Amino acid sequence: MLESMPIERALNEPKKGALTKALIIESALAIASKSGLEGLTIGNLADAVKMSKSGVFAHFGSREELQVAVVRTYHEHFKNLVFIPALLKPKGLPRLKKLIDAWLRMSIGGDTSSCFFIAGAAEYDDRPGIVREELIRSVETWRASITRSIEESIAAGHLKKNTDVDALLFQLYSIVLGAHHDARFLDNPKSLKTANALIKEIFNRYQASK
Amino acid sequence: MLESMPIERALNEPKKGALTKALIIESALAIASKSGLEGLTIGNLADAVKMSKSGVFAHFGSREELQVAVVRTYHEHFKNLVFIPALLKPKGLPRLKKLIDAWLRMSIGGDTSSCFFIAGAAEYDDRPGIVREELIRSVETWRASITRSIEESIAAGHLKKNTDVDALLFQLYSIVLGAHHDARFLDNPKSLKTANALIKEIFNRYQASK
DNA sequence: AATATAAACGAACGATCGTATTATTTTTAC
DNA sequence: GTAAAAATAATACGATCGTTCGTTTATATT
Repeated sequence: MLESMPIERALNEPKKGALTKALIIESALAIASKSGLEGLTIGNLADAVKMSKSGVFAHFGSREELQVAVVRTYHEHFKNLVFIPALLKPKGLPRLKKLIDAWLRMSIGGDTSSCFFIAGAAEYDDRPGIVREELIRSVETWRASITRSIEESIAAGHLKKNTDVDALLFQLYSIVLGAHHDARFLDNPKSLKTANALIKEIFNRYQASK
Repeated sequence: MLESMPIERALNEPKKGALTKALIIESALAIASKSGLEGLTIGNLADAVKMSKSGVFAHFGSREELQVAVVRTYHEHFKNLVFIPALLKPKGLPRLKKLIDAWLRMSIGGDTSSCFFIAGAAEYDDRPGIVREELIRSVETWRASITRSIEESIAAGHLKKNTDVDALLFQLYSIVLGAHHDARFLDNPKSLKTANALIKEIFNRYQASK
C-alpha cells in the first residue's frame, strides 16, 4: 500500500474549523474595509478575533491566501447588496438604473467601509500577484453584469439601438469613481447628488425617443 | 546673555546639504511613483541613493515629512508638465482642452509612473495626517485651475453661458479617473481613445452654438 | 592652519511583519 | 471511553520598519 488515501475521510468535512474560519474572514473583511487589503495583517486580525497569530495563520497558509479569501467574500457581499436587489427590477433600463444606484450609494457609504472594487483597484494597479488577479476577476464580472444590463436595455427598446455599449459602461463606471473620489478623499457632501444628476442626464440622452 | 541666537549664522544657508537633499527627494519621487507613497521607506530610499538610513533620515526628521516633501516636489513637476504648457494656449477652450489632454496623457503614461493626485487620493482617502492634507492641498489647487479655465471659456464665449461649472469639472475629472482605472488596473489599451472621444463629445455639447 | 558647524555614518533599539516548527488542547469517530 | 485527527496555541526566526544616539568625516569660517 504505497498510498491509501482514505476517501471516506476526505468527504467528512470537519465541523468547527470551517465555522471559525468564516468568522475570521468576516472580521478580516471589516479590517480590510477600514484599512485596505494591505492594512490587513495576521497580527491585527488575530487580535480582533482573540486568537493567536499562528491559529489564524493555519487557516489560510499565507497572508496572500487570506487576502484572496477576503476578496472572494466581499464579492459575495457585493452580489447580495447590489446585484441581487437589482434583479428584482424588470429587465432593461429599470434594472440598469438600480444596479448603478445601489453601487453608487454603497461606494460612498458614510460609514468606514469603502468599495473593494474601487479601493482594491487603486491598491493593486501595480502590484502583481494572486490578490490582484482575484480583484480583476471580480471587477470584470461586475463590469460584465453592467454590460449585459445595457445590452438588455437596448434590446428592450429602452436605449437607442446605436448605443455604444463600451462608451456607456465607461461613463457610468467613471462617474462612480468620481463620486467615490469626491466623497471619500475630498469629503464633498454633494458628490452623490452631482453623480445622480449626471447619471440621469446620460440615460436621458441615450434613451430611445418615444 | 541668557541666549544669543547668532543671527548671522542663521542666514548663512549651508551649501551641500540642500543639494543632496534635492537628489534624495528626486530619488524618493521615483520610488513613490512606482510603489506608492506607502511603498516609499527610508530603507529602500537609502539603498537607492547609496547612503545610510540615518543619513537620509536626518534630512527630513520623520518619514511623514519625507512623504510631504515628495508630494510638494511632485506638485512642481505636475505644474511644469501639465499646467505651464497649457498656459501657452490661448485662454478659454483651447487652454482647457490642453489642460485635460496633458493630464490625461500623463496619468495613464505607459511607463511605471502614475499620477500622484490620483494614486495618492486613493491611498490616503482614509488615512489622516499631514501627507493627506498636503495631497488635498495639491488636488484642490489643480481643481481650482481647471475651474478657472472653465470659467474663462464661458467668459470667452467658447462654452454656453449657463454651463454648470461644478458639473463639468466633475465630468472631466471622472473621465480621467476612469481612464486611469481602465489603463492601469484593467490594462485596457483603448482607455485613452475612449476617454478622448468622450471628452470631445462633452465639449461639443457644452459649446456655445455658433 | 585652527576651529566650528554641517553632513553622513554605523550600530542598535523596540516593534511588527509573515512564516515555520513544535507542542497542546479540543473536537470528532468508533 | 479511548484513539485519531483537527484546531489552536506557544515560541521562535529572520527581515524590515522608523527612529535614536554617539561618532566620524566633510565643509565652511576665521
